[in-house]
Formats: sequence, C-alpha cells, structure tokens
Amino acid sequence: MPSSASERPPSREAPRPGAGVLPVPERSHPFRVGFPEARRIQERLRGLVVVDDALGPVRTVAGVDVSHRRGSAVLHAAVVVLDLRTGERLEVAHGCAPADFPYVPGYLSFREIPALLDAFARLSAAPDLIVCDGHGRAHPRRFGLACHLGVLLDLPAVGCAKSLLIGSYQEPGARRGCHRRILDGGEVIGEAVRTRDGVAPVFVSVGHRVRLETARRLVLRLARGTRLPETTRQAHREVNRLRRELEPPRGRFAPAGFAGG
DNA sequence: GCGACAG
DNA sequence: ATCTTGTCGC
Repeated sequence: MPSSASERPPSREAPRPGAGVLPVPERSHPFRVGFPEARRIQERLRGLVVVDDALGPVRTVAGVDVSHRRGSAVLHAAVVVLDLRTGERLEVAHGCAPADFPYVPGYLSFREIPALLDAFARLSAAPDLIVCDGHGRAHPRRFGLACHLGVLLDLPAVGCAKSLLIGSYQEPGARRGCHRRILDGGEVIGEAVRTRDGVAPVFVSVGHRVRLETARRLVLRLARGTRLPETTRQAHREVNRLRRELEPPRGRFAPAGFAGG
C-alpha cells in the first residue's frame, strides 16, 4: 500500500532511521521559477492548508532558521528539535541551497525553503510541530513560509514573525500573554502576541494543521523569559554558528580546497 | 504614482 | 538577512 505522506496520521511512527523527513511527493514543485509562476504555486498550494487542529500530543518541536552571508551564493539552514516538556535538545540538522531566488516580501519561502528541506532531509525523525521564523497565513495570499513548509512536509506548523508583513492590529496589553487579532480586509489572519512584559509583540499565524489559538498557546509556552520561542533562538544561533564556520568573513581568497572545484 | 514591505 | 562596538537596562 503506497504510503502517501498526506495520509500520515497526526502522531506518526518515526520514519525509518536515515530516511529523513521529506516533502509529500505529489506536492513537490520547482523553486527556480519566476514571480508569476511562484504566485501560481502559492495559489494552488494554499488550498491544502489546514487551519484547524490536526495534530497529536506535541512532544517534539522543531525550530528552523536560515542565514546568509552578504555576497555569498549559498544559504544555510538549521533545524533544531527540542522536547517541549523538558527543553532537552533531541536533534539538530544543517542544510544548504543556492541563494538564487531574491528576497522579495511575499515570496520569502521560495528563497528559504530549499535550504530548509535539505536540512529536514537529514533529520532522523519528524517533529510533532514546526515553529517558523516568519508568517503563515498572515500573508498577502495567505500562504507564507509557515504554510508552505507545513504543507510540503504535511506537518503541523506555526508562523512566529518579528515584524508585520500585511494587515493591521491594535497594541496588545503590556503584559505577557496579552494578544490582539491581526486583520486584513476584515479577515483575521493572525495575532500580535506579547511574550514578555513591556516588550514588542511577536506575530503569530497559522501555518498548517494548527488553529490560531493553539498556535498562540504553543508560542507562549516556548517563549518563557524571552521574546522569541526557544526553538527559534536555538535555530538562529545554530545556523549562524554553522555559516561562520563554513564561510569565514573577510576572506580575500577562496577557502582551502575550493580552488580546483 | 506613492508608500509598505516576513527574512 | 547582513554589516558591526559599545552601550543602556533589568
């Protein structure tokens, strides 16, 4: 019986060791495309986004981030998996991909997902949840990075961005836990959530298989004494550590072993 | 036409 | 995001 990943139950058995966490085959698509085609892909895949809770108990949470050194042709990615209850780091994976798609608001996923998928492919087990450093449905076409990654892997995902891309909101109360809806044309697309007293809010939105309220609760649980979720913080540190290790700054000459190709 | 604009 | 030192505040 063909195991279509789209049929994977919320709580799945761990993939065969070494198999990696891969995209649903029938959802794969090219990333080296022009904007018109990228937009068509977003508009096609957004119909697959599940905005309700379709996940089992969340034990493992993956934080993801991408880093790029100015002038470099490569993007680096990191996925850090933590145990939600204990905070223990269970696994970390690195990945990379060409930095050929430019950063253009509304098309961030086309630039970052190839590197992220490369990292996920090196992961031994699928996490119960993915926390993205960017928006999900709080996007012009309701298909931001968190939706795109979540749909391709068919894993629960939430978007947690540091700044707004689209929509408007009223300032949440100053205390941790306060939140206000983000609206766009009368539609609720996310929430501005205060994760720390008196600190700028983060912007939470549905990625895939997690409803907004659940997404907010998970983000608040992951962001204790910090503004950003612990998963995002660790992924950020990890990806930057890796990039600095592989692409030393100020290098006037090609790295050793890079001459012959 | 002008301003906005995740990372 | 990246380029970068110190500095201000809990």
